[in-house]
Amino acid sequence: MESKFTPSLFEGRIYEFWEKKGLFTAQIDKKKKPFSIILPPPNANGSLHLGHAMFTYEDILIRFHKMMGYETLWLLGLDHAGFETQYVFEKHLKKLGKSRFDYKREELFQMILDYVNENKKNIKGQLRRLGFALDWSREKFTMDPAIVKIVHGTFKKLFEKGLVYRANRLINYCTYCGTSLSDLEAENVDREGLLYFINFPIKTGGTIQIATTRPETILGDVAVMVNPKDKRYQSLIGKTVVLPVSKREVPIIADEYVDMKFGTGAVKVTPNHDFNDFEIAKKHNLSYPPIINFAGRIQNTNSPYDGLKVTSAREKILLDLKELGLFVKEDKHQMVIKTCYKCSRVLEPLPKEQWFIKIKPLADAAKKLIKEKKTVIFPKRFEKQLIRILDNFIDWNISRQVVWGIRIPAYYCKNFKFPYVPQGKQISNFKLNQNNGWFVSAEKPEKCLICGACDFVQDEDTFDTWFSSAQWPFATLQTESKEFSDYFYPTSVMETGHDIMRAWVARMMMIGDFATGKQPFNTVFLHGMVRDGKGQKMSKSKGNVIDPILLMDKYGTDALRAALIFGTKEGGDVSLSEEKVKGMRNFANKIWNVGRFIELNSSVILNSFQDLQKIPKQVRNDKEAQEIIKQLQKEAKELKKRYMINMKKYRFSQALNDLHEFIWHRLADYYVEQLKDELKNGNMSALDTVKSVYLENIKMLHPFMPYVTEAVGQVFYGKETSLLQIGL
RNA sequence: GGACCUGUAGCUCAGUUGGCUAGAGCGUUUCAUUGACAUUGAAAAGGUCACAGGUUCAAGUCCUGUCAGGUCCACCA
Repeated sequence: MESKFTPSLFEGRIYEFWEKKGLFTAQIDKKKKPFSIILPPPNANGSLHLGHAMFTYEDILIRFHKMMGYETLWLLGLDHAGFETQYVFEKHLKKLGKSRFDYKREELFQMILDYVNENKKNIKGQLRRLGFALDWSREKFTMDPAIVKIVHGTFKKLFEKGLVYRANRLINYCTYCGTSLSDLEAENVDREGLLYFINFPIKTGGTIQIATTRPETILGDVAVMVNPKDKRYQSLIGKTVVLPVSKREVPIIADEYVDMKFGTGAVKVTPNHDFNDFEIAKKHNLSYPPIINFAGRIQNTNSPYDGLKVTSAREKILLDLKELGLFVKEDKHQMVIKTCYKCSRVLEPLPKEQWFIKIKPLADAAKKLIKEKKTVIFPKRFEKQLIRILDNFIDWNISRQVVWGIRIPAYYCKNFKFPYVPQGKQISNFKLNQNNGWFVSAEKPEKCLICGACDFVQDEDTFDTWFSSAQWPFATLQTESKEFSDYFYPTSVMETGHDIMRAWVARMMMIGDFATGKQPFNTVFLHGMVRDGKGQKMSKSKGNVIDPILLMDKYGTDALRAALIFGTKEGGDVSLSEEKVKGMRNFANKIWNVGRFIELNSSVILNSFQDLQKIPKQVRNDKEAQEIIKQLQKEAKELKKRYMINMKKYRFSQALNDLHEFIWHRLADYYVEQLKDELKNGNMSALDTVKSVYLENIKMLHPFMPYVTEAVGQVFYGKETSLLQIGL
């Protein structure tokens, strides 16, 4: 054994050794209890970051359970990450002086697919680098035909149960990225904006002053609204206002919704470009066509404003209002703006027909899983949060106008006219009138399922990526044999960051329960975020992002893994500094050297057996030494007991801290030092005890630091043996 | 505005049903060391556990309030 542990000399070889022995490949073994984890699928477009390194928790769980005699499956897959990937790819196109509009749908799709396939190799290599015990024989991808088929099937089932509907609603639309976003993808940004005060002329004389942040939407107004209790305006209710600039006449209406204290207490109503106004207008039966299109330009106004971008239309309108003498003033105003989480541009609320999932019944079922303890949440404090999330979930817009995704298997009948009287058998299942001529079919149908004759058209849109992600636990397993799927589903643990509880965990529970009638996982274990050495959030703009690959190159995988776990609270954030990783590298070396010391002394003894005359005498085979040996055995036994409790209660950090403390400061610094003379002089009982305690320790440590423990394990157990086989 | 979390050594953090002189890693100081390891060892300094009350034989730990920081959600034109 070398005097130092050099990770690079072992890591590649050992990982290959594990793979070759098939230690990561799951089998159906009815004699064993199953233990399964589905890896949260990394985006196929990127490379590894520290968030992925946190999946070390899953590796710990897998290795621990394998060593405890479970049949384990850690299933990996990659996510096509629809909108995100297309965004990244479009940036790449831009560098080449191209845009998505230069290609046909199929071409663009193929180009992105090639790009993604290249990236997949990269990220897979990095997952191996982390030492993860993933079952490489069952790799999945969200765009695999078998997965797509299941995703389509789920959509069809939701449609047939009336849990998916098509509706014309306001959606958050990014006019730059060209797609709608769900409420979860819209980022709220605090900004100082301007609140404009404008006089609206009343037809019968006089004016009413309103306040607005978006004067350009005057072009699409349908009313001016006041609070019915507002004494200032009561006499004006029912009168007619002549909209400035557009000259259209609209009524003054009353609704409790208006806050008398804000602005002037009078507000204009623009149904198609504001979420609240949309609801109000519907309530009051007022409508007007949208005056902003999906390119973010003014339309339908028959005015010189048509074709202008929203921002320039606003400038022009303000100038015109000033000229008309209707502009009063502008005040600074702190406001919240919804922006695109990818490109950071302001989102435009626009009306669009989209597919929505009715969440309420699904959320109730998911809540039931928690209440009935079919799914247990660790750490416990996140349970409350998850229930709150489920309570407040609004209907989910799953349509995306991006090419890179799973195409929605919905078709429109060209002959459909409302109301529709179904004729023939095959259509009786569809609630045709509610769905305005749309039907859903998992496979592309031969002929129209509604009229049986027409040249139906397929929806151009693709699913929100999270719609397929929400199905990941059962969709991945269902592409395997039924026996295999039944053996490992429901999965044992879902381990992921608490930041995606809403976007992912909640949705998996809802859709998983709906599709399979069972919880997708028995336990949820949530980890925190990785912060920098000062506890600051890592971000590109701050320049404090740490690359896990560099850390592994420098200090080894074990050091990085241990640094992420050591000294943290479960579910809490972890502050990671290079010094901490270095400290754990030193720990790996300490482990190695304790082994080296034992090995050196064992061979001294073995050699001396060959010449019986030279067997070293015991220097201190007295009560004192025996006492120390006994004490060591006792302490080691207590450690193992605490370890088992901690591991079963998901207190991994505590387990690692205990092992660190024991191996370094008790075993190495104290016991080995106390027994040094005995060990060097052939006291077999001292050597046996130290050796067995040490081997027990490296087995316990193996889930955390697999490489150094396996490297040293092979010195004692032989080159063909893995600690994973020896077990705990 | 609502919910949740955090405030313990110079820094980053543990402290598991309340219980011996409050701990770790890194950093600092002193000393040691040519045979497991300098990626080392021995020792030391350093904390009114944010603040104020309360419960208790006993509070870093439980309760109330205050202050400070953070996260998520909602949101008024």
